[in-house]
Amino acid sequence: MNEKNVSCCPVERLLGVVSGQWTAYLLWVLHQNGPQRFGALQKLIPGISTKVLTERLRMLEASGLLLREQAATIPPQVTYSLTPRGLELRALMDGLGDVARRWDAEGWRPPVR
Amino acid sequence: MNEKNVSCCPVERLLGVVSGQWTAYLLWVLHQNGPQRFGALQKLIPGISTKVLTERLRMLEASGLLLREQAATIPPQVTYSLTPRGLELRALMDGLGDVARRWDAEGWRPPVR
DNA sequence: CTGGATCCCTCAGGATACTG
DNA sequence: CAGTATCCTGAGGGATCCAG
Repeated sequence: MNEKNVSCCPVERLLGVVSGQWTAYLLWVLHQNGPQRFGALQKLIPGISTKVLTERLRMLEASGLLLREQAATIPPQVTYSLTPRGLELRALMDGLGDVARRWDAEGWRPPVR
Repeated sequence: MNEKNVSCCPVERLLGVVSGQWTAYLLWVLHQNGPQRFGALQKLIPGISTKVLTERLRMLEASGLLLREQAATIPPQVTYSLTPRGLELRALMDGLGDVARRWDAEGWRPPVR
């Protein structure tokens, strides 16, 4: 979040990992659709660049939320899945989806900046 | 989140509002401490600049999550509180805090980028 | 297919000074 | 007290090309 994720506050630390662009959405997609391959994620997240997708996956892997499994085949088969720790976000993700859909149904729209 | 918050996906739309730097933390602070004045928020969120705090408050107000009340006194008294819609995030905020504290107690630390 | 490597560029966000 | 008004920087992110 702020400086180098060396915040003293647990909430800030967690948010620091999850609040990058696409990050929360990426996690949400994985919660909704289960383990996915790189290409599949690109299709599930229209508009994300390979660079950013790679960065996010690496960072979430380093955070212990994501598992990267590479099959030694040609062409390579790489699958990303949530670790047990990643799965602990399940309730949060569900809650997020619930609120989002409810507000959407109520006609709520964010400001147009 | 991505372009101009004109995403088709409800989840993306909600995240677009909440995912700016400090934003989620600001909401969390308001949930934890109740209505606060500008100066109090600055103290509760060490490191945030007046500019960014102002921006976030304005954007959340425009989103209907926050209420801004100004007393016509001198010096001015401005209080920010969560609207009913903002309060609907309560469960999410609590869940966030729970996970953050638990992981923290487990010794979890984000990667040092 | 799954990325790594580059280049480029915008703009979010920080710092500072000033005002009603 | 509660903000505006500027200026400026850097890093986040897009596009493209290349490689194992």
